[in-house]
Amino acid sequence: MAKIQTPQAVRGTQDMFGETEERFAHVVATFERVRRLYGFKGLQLPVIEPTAVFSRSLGEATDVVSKEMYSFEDRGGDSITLRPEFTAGIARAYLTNGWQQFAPMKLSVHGPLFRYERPQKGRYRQFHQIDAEIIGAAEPAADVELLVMADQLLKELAINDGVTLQLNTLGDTPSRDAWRAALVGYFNDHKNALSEDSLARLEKNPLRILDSKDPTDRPVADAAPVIDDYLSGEAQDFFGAVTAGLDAAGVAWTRNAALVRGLDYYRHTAFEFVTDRLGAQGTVLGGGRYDGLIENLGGPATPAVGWAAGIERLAMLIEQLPVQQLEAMIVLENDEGLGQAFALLRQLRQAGISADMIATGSPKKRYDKAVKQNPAAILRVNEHGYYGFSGEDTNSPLMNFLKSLAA
RNA sequence: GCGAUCGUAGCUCAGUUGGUUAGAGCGCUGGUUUGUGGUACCAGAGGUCGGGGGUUCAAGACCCCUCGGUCGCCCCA
Repeated sequence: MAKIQTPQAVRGTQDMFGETEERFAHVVATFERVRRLYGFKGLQLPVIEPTAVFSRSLGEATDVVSKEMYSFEDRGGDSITLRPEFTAGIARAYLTNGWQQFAPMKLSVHGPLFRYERPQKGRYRQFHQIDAEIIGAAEPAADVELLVMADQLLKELAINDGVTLQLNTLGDTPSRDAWRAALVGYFNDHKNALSEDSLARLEKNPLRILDSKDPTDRPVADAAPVIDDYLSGEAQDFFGAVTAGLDAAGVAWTRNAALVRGLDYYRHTAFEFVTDRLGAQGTVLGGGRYDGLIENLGGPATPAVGWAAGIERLAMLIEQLPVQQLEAMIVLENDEGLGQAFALLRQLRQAGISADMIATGSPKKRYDKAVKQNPAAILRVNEHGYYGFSGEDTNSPLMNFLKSLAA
């Protein structure tokens, strides 16, 4: 007889329960509330997309596309991919549904994403993000609004302490291309001073050398050509308008000329809210402008900006969770009263009062169990029905309910 | 993909240079005490020591493989 091996969770996935789940839910609830304050519409999108949605938009050479996607052939022979990020799918939905008619659109989504990576602190194979995008708005005001919203969200989650907004511009396409060419030339001239990782980056994603953590790269990277010298007048004005908007809105930021984005579609504004409280994962929330993306997917030239934040990472940073206390716990002292306890329980819940009941186990230990759940009040029920409570006599809905019972 | 480290009851862990029927606390179940919002005491259930292979008279301890967790690198939110 073969022994049954109990199944394990898939590597890098989590079963969230208890405080972990409460933290997660709190992040999502706060995001949903804040995004409504800013007039962002909700979106529900498929978790699976045609593989081309991501390979065309993120860049074939990026790690995400080349080695981290969960891609498979479905029974019809189509190549399907579990979404590794939101932006490309949102752009696809925008095009397939003809949402140009609604532009500019302020959209928000949250949900699971999948990346085949080595799990570590704040990084999972199935992870979750909240995401906000403005599609069809070319003005710097859109960038500013997104950043102001992100700033408020972090403040409402009370995790803004120790989190700073780093801002950069990658310029428009001509600026970016010129800068990139200059960087490649410069790094090629200094190949012998670069780390092995950075030599590989030079081939695949030279901009990434700029934010290399390897100390051997720092002198070369710090002396590299800066984007400012390659910015067109337009790009400069754009960035100036964004920073002026942030200052006017009272959002603190710092310039980080070495800040780049990992995905190919970014232009102009790039930003990250970073912290040192997450181990190796510094970025709490990141995004930027991606004016070229929708065109890459075969649509009309459409400007867009957006950001995303890892829910797990935000959840880890929350220090104080709002307490969720059960309002009423019924202790059934005598099983003869079970029917009356059920009736009371139902009345409480219909009155909008959270309630539960302890009616099993040794009768003498039921109070112990009730106390351990830490309810606001314990209601005593015996064979004669409800006859009293213990807890603070406040002006709560529960107390008013109990008084109406007595009356 | 690379590196480090860990994997013993539901949970947190102890298990001495490999040596008799693998332990504790908490939790759980029951009992006694107490008496009605967190008491104390007693008892019980619960483990093929992540999985597989090997060395040995003897492996939870040593070796190999494998699967996971954690933390870095890389990448990214």
